[in-house]
Amino acid sequence: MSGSPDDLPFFGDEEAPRPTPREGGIAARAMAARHQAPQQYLEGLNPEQRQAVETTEGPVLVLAGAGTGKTRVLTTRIAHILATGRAYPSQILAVTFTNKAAREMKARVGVFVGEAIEGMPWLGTFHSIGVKLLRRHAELAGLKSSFTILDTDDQIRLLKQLIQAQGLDDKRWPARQFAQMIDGWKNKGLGPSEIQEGDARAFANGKGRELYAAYQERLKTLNAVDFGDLLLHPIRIFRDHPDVLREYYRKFKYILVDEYQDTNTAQYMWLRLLAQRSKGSASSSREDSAYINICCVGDDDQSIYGWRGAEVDNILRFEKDFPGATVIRLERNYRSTAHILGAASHLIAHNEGRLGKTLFTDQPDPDEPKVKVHAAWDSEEEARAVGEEIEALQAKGHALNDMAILVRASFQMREFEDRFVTLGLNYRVIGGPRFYERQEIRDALAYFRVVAQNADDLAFERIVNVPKRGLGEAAVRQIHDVARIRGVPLLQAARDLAGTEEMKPKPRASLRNLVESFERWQGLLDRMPHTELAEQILEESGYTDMWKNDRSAEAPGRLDNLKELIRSMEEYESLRAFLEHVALVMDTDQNAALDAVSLMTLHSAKGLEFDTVFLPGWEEGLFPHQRALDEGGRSGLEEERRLAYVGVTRAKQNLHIWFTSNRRIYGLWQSTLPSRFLDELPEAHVDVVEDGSVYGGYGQSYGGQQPGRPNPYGRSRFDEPGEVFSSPYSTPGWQRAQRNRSEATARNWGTRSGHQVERVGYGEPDSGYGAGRGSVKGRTIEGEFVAKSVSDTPSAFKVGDRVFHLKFGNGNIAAIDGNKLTVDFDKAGQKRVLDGYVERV
DNA sequence: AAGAGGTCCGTTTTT
DNA sequence: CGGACCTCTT
Repeated sequence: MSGSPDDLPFFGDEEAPRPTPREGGIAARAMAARHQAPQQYLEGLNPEQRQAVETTEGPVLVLAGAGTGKTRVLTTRIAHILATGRAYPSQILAVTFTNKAAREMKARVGVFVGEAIEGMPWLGTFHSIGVKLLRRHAELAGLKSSFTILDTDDQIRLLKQLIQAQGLDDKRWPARQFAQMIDGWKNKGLGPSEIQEGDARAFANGKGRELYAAYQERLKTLNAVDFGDLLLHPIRIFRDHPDVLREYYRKFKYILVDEYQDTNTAQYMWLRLLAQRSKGSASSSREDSAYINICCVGDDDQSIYGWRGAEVDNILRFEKDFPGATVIRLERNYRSTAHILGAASHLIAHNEGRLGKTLFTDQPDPDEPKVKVHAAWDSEEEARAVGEEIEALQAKGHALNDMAILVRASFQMREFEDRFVTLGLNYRVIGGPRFYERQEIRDALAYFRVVAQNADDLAFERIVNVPKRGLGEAAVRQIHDVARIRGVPLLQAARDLAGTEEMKPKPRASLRNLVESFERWQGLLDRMPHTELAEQILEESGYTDMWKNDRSAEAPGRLDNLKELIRSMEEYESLRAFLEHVALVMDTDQNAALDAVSLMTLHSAKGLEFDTVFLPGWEEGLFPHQRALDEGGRSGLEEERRLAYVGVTRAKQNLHIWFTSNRRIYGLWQSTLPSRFLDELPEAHVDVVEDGSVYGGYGQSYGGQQPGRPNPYGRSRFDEPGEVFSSPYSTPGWQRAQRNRSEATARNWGTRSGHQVERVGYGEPDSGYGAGRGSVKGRTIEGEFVAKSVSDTPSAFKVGDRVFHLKFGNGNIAAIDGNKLTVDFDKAGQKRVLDGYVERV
């Protein structure tokens, strides 16, 4: 085979087909279990699930709708393959996207097969399997198998250096942006020489390709890879070394892929290489079949990651890619009520280009509540009303753990958090900044990385002057120069430099001290428990002291995190093992013991379920998001709709959808229109709720009316009731939404922009909400329109003008700032609004 | 080497 | 508006 440096027994001892499995091995136990209780694991599966489990041969696509038992099918299928002796655990390749999914699958396969999961060495994420492959064959990619894995942060710092080294202005050409471009290319499986000419020119005056190549070159020198490389390198290796690929043909008898709709082009290529037998290169035993036994499980209706490279097309194309494939639809839903399923199906049916599934349930219960659509005045009221509903449910004995609020954008969370803090309601935020991304954790890890792998220049650079030890910019540059000239890692260069007169005495002493420390720690690496060593490193480097001496509010928390870091290292065998884990696994488990409402984005909700789900913010511009519309056009809208579908199908019993009439965006109040998705819900399954007694509704007074809750709402915005609408569908906002659907209203665009021509012209995303609606090229059109309208109306308003606002009523202009007006409304108080939303009276 | 002040920007997120 | 990031200052 490949002749990798660490020639580990590549194919396990159960590799070669043998008449009987090793005694006591997993397969043996599984087979024994099968004899005792014949195919017990198949019981309880419905016919489609069972077919998906038992159709082991040839390509299979399982279209698994939300809540149809997808994971169960996957794990049972593995169990079935093992139990029937079709393959040994090491001959099954099972890939997932997230570590969480991989963990869950391991756990559930373990139930069937016994504890010894190490028998499934090829069950993991695309990336973790990529690492495994690459460590074996590193030299074929010009790397050593000890390569380090860079995270996004390292990647950006590296790119920034390269951009500057090219003499480019790194403000004009941000490294972050270039990192995204590189990610995009790598998602498509493209190396520097393969990218499109246009793409190559799009960055840094045509230097895109050159920079990309320089970056790859630099990574090679650093013996490092980024996440994209974990897929790309194996693809290259498979392509360029048919002998290596052949080993894997022989090895993997069954391939299983989870969440196939989320695969990007590179992942597709990777799978394809492993799954498709080119003529003549296949192993003799299966030469006649064109494809290996590949089973992809996914749901085209839940493809919500197009923006980060996922190709829904992969799943849509499956039958063409794998002729003769068996396609199995799982449509029997075990999660949600008939009303929720009805709503979800009707909504998603508005998408074109889907494979088509309709979820159904066997057990409709006449008492089930319909999906509820609520209207709120603004986001504050929305949060307040949702909070009350949650408290009411809690009072009825529902656990907070069974409830979730799913938002489109994370800024929406704030209002809910504020509200829950006031109410004293437990909540947990899922997603957001993660443990391993915190500054102190990354600093500590950088120390460990240098100790474990002293050529890790990026890590060295990160902490060379943290804590401050007088090694500023000048010193670092000096080290860099030496390293470059002599072609050695920074640590080595530092060691050399510390022994010369080239540096001023003070930094020199400091540098020598640091270098000696690293040498000392390296010497201890194999001599003491790694957790102790880690502690010692943080102590002796002065890192812990740095935070102890920091009197800022967050310092104690950071020290706690460092302790937590050390604690979490205990589970690993060695420092190296721990670092490998951290590089790939960025998530940490939440405190499951606490009973709390979950708060997260719709994206992070995929795969979860809750009895009660709240979906706030169903307004045009927010959901569907304006940017998805502007940049993604029709397919952008469809992805938003799939996101809505994902949200709806998270609910088991109760689903509450909310929209507000006003939302504050970038500090400005803006009128909002109900989301078009609301119109796409079937009336038969939806109740439009008028909870006027709970919240103000449209123009209703709500000052201190709530029993047992003394003035919880602050000021009353209205002194007298205004018009009360019978349902949100008859509100002005709703009606306006209907109008807007068919016609692009020039009124909105034309009058709201005032004096902001240059901002709009420069592409300022002021077009965000309300503008450009219904137009794929909103921004451009708006820009043209604005340019005209401004010359026509040099100044539309002046301070003191009496104006009318569709939502806030009458008021007087108190101040003008460009197109932003501060208006004292008679009833609604002082608000800042865009001039396009008011008219003079 | 911290802090004031200025500028820019503003979905979604894994590995 | 508010956060992140950067620069220039003391």
